[in-house]
Amino acid sequence: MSCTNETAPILRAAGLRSTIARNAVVAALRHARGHRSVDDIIRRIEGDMAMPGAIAASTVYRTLETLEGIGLVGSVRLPKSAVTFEWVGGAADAHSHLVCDRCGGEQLLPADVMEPLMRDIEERTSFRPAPGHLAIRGECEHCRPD
Amino acid sequence: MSCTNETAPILRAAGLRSTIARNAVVAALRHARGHRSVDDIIRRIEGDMAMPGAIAASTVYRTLETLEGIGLVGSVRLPKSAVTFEWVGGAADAHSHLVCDRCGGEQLLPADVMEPLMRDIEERTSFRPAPGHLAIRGECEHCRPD
DNA sequence: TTCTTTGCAAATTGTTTGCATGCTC
DNA sequence: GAGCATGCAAACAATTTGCAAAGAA
Repeated sequence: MSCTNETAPILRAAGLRSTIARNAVVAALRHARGHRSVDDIIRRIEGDMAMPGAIAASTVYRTLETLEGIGLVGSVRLPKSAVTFEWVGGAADAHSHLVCDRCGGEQLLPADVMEPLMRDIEERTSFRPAPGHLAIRGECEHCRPD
Repeated sequence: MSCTNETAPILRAAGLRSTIARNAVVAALRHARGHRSVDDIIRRIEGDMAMPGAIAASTVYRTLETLEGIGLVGSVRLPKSAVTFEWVGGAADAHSHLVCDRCGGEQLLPADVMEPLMRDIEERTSFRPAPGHLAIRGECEHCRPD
């Protein structure tokens, strides 16, 4: 965990205590592109700190749950795999994911494509969709039958 | 499992053997509104047959996996819960779900609301979204902060 | 000092797998 | 009769939880 000076303010701003473990988790997620499993996060932290057993899995789960509750991270569960988490921060760069059922590949879907749908849903049903990080399953360009 | 005469043809048409277990699973799903966990399915089958231990969990998992592969059922994994399955049959009544992050409640979203988005995605990214059974998370009418 | 968070280990829960037996075609 | 499907129990894997010790405010 190199840049505590970068992550600590984020935690404090969210009203959370700034601890080594939390800073490490935030750093690991912020530097990631796309989704990370708890295992990925642990490995990354252990690598950064060059110290096996640097953080307990339960701590990572608890931290992520807390962060998700605040809206700083989002989670997605794909079939046949563990939950994965992603940093969504201020949701300024909210986006969704297109996940291929065949190859498992993942591509980003910019928020503005979803925008109209979200608004539509909220108007018609009073349900407020969470911004960002929705996973849409289907078949990617390379795997589709045609 | 009351109506084997209704489910058996479905299985046969799909090229599968018509067994008691499979008929029971298909029946349980077809009569359900919304998603069902494996546990739900088992309980329902046991209730219908008034016979505890009527079907093994592993059989249900295997059957659902088979059916999903053929496209007859769809699955969704939400955080904090087991996989859930839903009958999508011919996809004629495709639809998505709105799942509340707070109370866990689920409501249907008619296909025509999603329609434009799906088309939009396919046009802009060459990714073909699977019809139906998409779960959108957010906050329902009763749980939203306002 | 006081209240929170962490680590550890044990307990759950959800899902998969191996194999002998039973059932469908 | 041949081969796939099922049940059962054991193996796995992913999370969760309880509790005492360590850390942050």
